[in-house]
Amino acid sequence: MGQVPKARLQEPAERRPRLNRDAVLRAGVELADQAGIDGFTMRTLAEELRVVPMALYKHVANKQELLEGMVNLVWAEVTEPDSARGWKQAMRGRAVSLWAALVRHPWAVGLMEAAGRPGPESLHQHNAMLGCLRQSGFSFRTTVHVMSMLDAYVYGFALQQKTLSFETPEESAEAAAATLDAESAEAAARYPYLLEVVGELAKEGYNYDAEFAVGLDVLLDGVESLRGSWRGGGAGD
Amino acid sequence: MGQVPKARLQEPAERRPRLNRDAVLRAGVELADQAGIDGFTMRTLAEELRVVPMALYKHVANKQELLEGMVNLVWAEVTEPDSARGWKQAMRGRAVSLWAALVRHPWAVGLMEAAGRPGPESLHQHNAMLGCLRQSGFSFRTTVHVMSMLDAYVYGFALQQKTLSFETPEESAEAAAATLDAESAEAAARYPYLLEVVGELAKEGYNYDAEFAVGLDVLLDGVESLRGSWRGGGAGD
DNA sequence: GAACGTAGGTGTATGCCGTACACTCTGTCA
DNA sequence: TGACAGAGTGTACGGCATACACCTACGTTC
Repeated sequence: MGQVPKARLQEPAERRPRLNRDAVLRAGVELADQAGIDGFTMRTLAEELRVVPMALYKHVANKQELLEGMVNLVWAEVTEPDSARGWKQAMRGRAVSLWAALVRHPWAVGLMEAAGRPGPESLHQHNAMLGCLRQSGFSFRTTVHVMSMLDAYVYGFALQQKTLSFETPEESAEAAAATLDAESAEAAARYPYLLEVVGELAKEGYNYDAEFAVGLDVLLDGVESLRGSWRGGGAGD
Repeated sequence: MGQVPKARLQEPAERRPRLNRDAVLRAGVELADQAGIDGFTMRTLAEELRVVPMALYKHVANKQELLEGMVNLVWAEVTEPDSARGWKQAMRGRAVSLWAALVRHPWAVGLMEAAGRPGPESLHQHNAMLGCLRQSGFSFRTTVHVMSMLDAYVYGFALQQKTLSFETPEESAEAAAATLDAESAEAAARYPYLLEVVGELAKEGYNYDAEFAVGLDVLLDGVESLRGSWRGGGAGD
């Protein structure tokens, strides 16, 4: 038999492969996606991995560090800006990619920019974005403006969407209507414009993709003129 | 002596006025402002009010409902759009007011749009905003676009600011530099553009007010042309 | 001014959370 | 074969939100 332990032959299907840090992080992301951040505890994650809670601490220092590792995985899903297509398309692509990642992992909103040191993927991403803008001729100041406003919009939109998100637009409208109905007829008089929106949205539906794009394009067009004024004004980099 | 109980005369200074829901909510806001959302527990709040934890449950149903009540107080601090000054100034004023409230109460970011039913102040605010835009001639669709993009930007900017916020810009730059220094010389080669920003910001400082205004004005100018195209295009309300 | 009902406040206890510490087990290499 | 290291375990602790039963003080009513 040599070095092969008996157990391996006796119960081959039962054996759970050994954990490692990466497996823990990936399972963490999956659990948080499914159960939400509230349902995500060291205990539930351990159970998912068919392991006792304390086993996780062999691979991560504590829950905070685990979350940071998970956030890093989310950042890794974001594509960096592709300078080859010009700054506008590059910024647009990155914003959409970041937004999509945040929609896939809503629990990460508020954690990505949150406490603790930014992870390596986050640093890499931000460096790439700054580099793309600087090389496209943006002044230092304008580059900071652009990154600030673009990221703010993406985070904020994802934040709104996270809370308003239901499976279908109809469901969303229903929920809103229910809220208003709670105070019933009185509400109709008090919040007429809100009711109009709920009603219209219920009929026409609401498309997050399209809505996100409207604001994003407004910002990008605005950036274009910002850029022009800075270059034209002789205040270039 | 009449109906006055003896105790009142014996220890007049010792007596704590009876709690009520409003006092609990206000104390909650104050505690969350000072201790952050992590330091905010039913126990610490009860201690602050010199009361046993369970006493709070006579005034709020549970912690979730307590937080919703606190968020409602924050919404009440936001000034509604002042239509008299035109839609642009009205929207600008409201955005700044909302942002300021979120900076005063960082814990509220992510809670304002979060789970649970929106509170009465939130409904009132959103109704007022919609009303201002509709009465200014915006089409239904455009009104939704505008509110969506403006709020997203405000929330997102507040979210970023919350995590980057240090007492001084110098401190902020220091912290960022420390992060990069952790991996030291290697980092310099890996994140050159990031280092440039950290360095420049350390010298020139960073003004959140001004930075917020740049993005906000880009959005508002963009809205103006959005509005024009919709009205001009015959697709008005 | 005495009795009483009720709302405000208390004490105790439960179950979940993160995680410290000391252990056992298992696979690897000498 | 024996020893070592690193993976996984068991037990335990303090802090959390909060259920439930209790007590107390106050305004009301006669």
